[in-house]
Amino acid sequence: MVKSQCREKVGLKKGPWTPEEDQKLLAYIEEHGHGSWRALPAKAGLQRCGKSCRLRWTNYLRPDIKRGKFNLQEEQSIIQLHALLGNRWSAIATHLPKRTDNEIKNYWNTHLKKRLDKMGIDPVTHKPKADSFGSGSGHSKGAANLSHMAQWESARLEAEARLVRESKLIVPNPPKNLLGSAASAPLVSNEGSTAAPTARPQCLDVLKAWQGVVFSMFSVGRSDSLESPTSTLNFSENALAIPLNGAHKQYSTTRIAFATNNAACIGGTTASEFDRGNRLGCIEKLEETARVKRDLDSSMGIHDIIPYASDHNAWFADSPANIENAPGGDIIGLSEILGSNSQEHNPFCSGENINESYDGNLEENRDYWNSLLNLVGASPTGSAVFLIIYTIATRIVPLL
DNA sequence: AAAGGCTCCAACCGCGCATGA
DNA sequence: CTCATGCGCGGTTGGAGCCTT
Repeated sequence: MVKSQCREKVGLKKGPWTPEEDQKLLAYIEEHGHGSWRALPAKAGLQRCGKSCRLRWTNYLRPDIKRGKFNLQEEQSIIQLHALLGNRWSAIATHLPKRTDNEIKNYWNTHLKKRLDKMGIDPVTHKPKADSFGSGSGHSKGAANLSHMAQWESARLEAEARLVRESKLIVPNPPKNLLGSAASAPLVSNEGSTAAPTARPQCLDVLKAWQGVVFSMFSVGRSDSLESPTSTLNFSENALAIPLNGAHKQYSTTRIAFATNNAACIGGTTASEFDRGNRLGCIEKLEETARVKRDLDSSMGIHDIIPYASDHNAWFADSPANIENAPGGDIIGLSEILGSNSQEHNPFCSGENINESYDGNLEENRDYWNSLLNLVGASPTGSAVFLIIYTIATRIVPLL
């Protein structure tokens, strides 16, 4: 085993950094980039090991770091991403602009984990501790498949993230609003330099993971459905055969078609395609996707299908009655499927009331899952896609 | 006011992976 | 193929500050 760098030399300083040390490190990196971390301390005149310098830079000094309290949306993102990715903090951090993996990890351990625990939800599995919510063989099977595919997608996500890091690719002026947030997580240049934030390619996002899960759930029962973590775009006819409430089938089918269209880029563009210089093509696909989405929005009213899809906070802010009464609000029996969206016990919407009111019943668990659903609403396209994924995964598939 | 407990988070440690000689 | 090296990741720790008794 390789010795820890910091243990090789005695006499190197440890512990908290002083402002003088910070200044030295900052000044050196701004002028020269970090280059080899191992060689940096000597060049910068620091009595620290390279590893310590790297940590200080990446977790504290980097200019593109946002510090301070996590907002509601960030909290929800962390929970959702943790449910999908587990303790892969670096992967989670790539989806939270300007937050470091260390900061997210700390926040999870000190706040969110405890909060979920108090809700009666296992912070590791993200399932209710008593598992009453997921009882029943059908649902368990669907959940197992979802979990299985999440693992595959997770692995793929990680590999693609690595590829992207290595490719150092930069997409100049990424098209805005295609996937919700053009100013997504920056990549810190491996070159060190001044580490100006660069745009992360939008095609490699957690949405792709959702898309992967969509595919997996639509392919439940197919022997080939779990073969490859890179499986994409093989939408089966099953996707359109899922029983939907008659009159609304057209809308829902169209919505799924949109998801498929979205997948054409999000899921269908692999990291290797990026590496083959297909980035512009990907952007074109995204633009096309955005155009199709706009068309759909204007012609059929996307928000009729997925109420408040573009305003994820409004999802919970509104009353169940309003959702029921919203035009098309009963599309695919959404309100029936999800149950009432009671806000009063929702810990994510009601601030700190979790400590006051939680008694471990199903209501809170449902709200928790609704919160997870809601989270993806941070991305207007992702919300709708995920909503359908989740609805099918948890409510429809078990009935098949 | 003081002591003890608790919370939070920056920093450290150990491990595994990638890469190059 | 093997080994040394560098780096990144996730888990853990230490201590400062806050809270409670």
